[in-house]
Amino acid sequence: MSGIKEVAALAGVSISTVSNVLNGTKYVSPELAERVEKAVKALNYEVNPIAASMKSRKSGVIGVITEDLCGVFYPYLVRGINEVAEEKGYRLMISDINGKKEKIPPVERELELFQRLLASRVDGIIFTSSISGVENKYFLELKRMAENKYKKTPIVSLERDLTMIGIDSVYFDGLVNAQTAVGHLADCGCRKICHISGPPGLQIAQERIAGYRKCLNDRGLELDEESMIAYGDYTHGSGYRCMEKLLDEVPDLDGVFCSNDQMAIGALRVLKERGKAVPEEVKLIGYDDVFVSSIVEPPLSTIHIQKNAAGRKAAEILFDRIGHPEKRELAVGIKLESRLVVRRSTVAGAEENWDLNDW
Amino acid sequence: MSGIKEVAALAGVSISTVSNVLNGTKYVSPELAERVEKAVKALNYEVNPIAASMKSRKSGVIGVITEDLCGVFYPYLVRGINEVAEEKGYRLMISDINGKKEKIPPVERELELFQRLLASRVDGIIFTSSISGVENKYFLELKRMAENKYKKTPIVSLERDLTMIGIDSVYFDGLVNAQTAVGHLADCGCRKICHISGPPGLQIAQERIAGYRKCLNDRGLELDEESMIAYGDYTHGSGYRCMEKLLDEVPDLDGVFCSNDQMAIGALRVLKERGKAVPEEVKLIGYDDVFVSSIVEPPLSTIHIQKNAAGRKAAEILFDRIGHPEKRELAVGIKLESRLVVRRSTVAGAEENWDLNDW
DNA sequence: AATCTTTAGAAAAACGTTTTTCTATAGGAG
DNA sequence: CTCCTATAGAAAAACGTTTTTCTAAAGATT
Repeated sequence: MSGIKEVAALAGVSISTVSNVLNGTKYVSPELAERVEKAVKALNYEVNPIAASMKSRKSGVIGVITEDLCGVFYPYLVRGINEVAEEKGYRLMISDINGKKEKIPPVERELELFQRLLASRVDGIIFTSSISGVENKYFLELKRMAENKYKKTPIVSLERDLTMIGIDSVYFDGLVNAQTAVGHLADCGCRKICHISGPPGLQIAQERIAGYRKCLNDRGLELDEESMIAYGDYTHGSGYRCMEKLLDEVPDLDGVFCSNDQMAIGALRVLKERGKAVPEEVKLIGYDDVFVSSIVEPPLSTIHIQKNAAGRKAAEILFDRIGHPEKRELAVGIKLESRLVVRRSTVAGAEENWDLNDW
Repeated sequence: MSGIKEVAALAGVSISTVSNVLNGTKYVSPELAERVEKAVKALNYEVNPIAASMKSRKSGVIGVITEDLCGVFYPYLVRGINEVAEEKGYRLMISDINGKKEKIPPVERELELFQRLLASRVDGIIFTSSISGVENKYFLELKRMAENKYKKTPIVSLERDLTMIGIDSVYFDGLVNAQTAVGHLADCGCRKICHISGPPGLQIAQERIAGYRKCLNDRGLELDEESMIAYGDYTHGSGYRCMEKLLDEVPDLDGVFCSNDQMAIGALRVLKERGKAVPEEVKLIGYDDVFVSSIVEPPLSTIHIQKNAAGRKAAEILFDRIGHPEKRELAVGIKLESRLVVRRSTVAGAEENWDLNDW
């Protein structure tokens, strides 16, 4: 392994000149530059990124905190981030909140991962998690740490809008999307529409509840908050349990809007077990459009979320901040468009739209 | 941010003593050690891992190359790796072969990722991929690079047995497992059992074909290599296409063994579309036991693979190598046990065994 | 008692870069 | 023609640790 010294010696220049040529830091005359290039080729030289990080204080790594690396949603966000990172020559350090054997309170776990990433001197962090029951205070603390510990590290929130406390965010319009979903059920003739929600302490769950409420209200449909809304935790199993509860308490329900597809698939199982025909007796719609939704029976109507685009956008914002630490004025917030996907869980004859090459 | 110098000054010792206390490198008297500990606490000192890597040549990061981070199989291996890595205080740098927008030949891509990880000075690499059509020569080249470029970096192969060329490997017994699966179909009364295989150039696909052949042979069942084996690429869509082909060419088939669950689910769809009752007319069994298999209709019989354990084991072997670079004698090979999971795609009344809390 | 060995800890070197500072030389102004 | 300024490139410092080398005192050996 030859280092920059050997290159400098072979090219007959100083090591600072080699560094300047390689990084384009300073003007170097064409003749010298060419000699350097040649020496680099001849010796097969590659900079040692660790040594380079030392003085420059840039690690070339960005950190990602994700809720569940084995899930069907978050990995697609991570892939979007990864695409942009690779384009920019950055590497990713991915941390999985659910990736530890012992189960730890998610907030504690996320904080630990966040600190570990900062300690690793990543150049930026994108975090995306559905931890519930946390306050702005908590995120302000994350922001404070990122800004003061070690170095000024830009951060971007994915899926949760935190622009109001000055954190760049990429998110979706849960209020509108929920109205679209519930509106679709109503359009299909549903008159008693229940909701399987996420944890009530979670921003994305709240938005979707609000959209559900608003839509029922706008259309003059019945809503009993106590019996018609069940609270799950976005897992398949919780969707199952919520659906059982709803069927018990609201036997005449004819439509269910689920706060995500996983819970909808759990709910679907209960409906089948209890002999409720979907969509004839009960219509079901989810949220996220994960790939499983198109292969269950019947395929699930849902709201398509731009997962890849969201990851990419978050990464682009982050790199913009990394490149220009000076213009740190206002937090930017990007709200991505979503769209309704109609399948057989709401419309009996709906055409199949799964993609043979998608999975 | 205070550094080791400040700590040394406050404790009234040399910086080497601080380093020795922190890393346990040398004996330091209890009195000095305590003074150091106190100073560390007082200044809230944390080592800068980048600076530490510089001289020690250990980055505290291990690299992982995975086939598909958005899939239903590989992330579970990665999670196992991550668990052990966290226990050992290491961080993970995950590279996704399918994680780039432009589609690149997988071998080329894997090689690029491998080199990038080495260049990042990771302390070890675990690679797990189902790239087909590569020779031992290719893996020997990976091994050579890992040993000679930059520093001696241990590597572990996951899912593919490469012990014969001196690479530590954790894998499964495809031959035995395929026999188990096909044997189960035969036990259920199938007499014309077809196989949907992975790419013929891939070790894991070959093993499973061999097990399929052997089982049919042992039981005196018919086998026409031309018509009864179809080759997919482990995706859902390819399973769909293979099943179409098999039904066209072998209309009287009564059992299908698929080389993985994803293809089996694609196959299941064709069977449904063509009105073949599963399991009454055709029995179907997959391989891997991914979570989707338990929620499709009917739930899929399959071979349960210890994904988490495999990841953990691979990581343990890697850390063993990292800790003891001297004893580098023979490559170790760990073959993990698997087991049959019977569901309704082969046995009409099989009990449901999905786990409400699993997904 | 003199010499050798061990060892706790300090001092200094090293890791491989980037960045800052310094030094000539050339070009322009007075 | 002298002085000043700009600048290409060299030299040196810096980044924050770990590791190696050195030192002095204590203990063991003859």
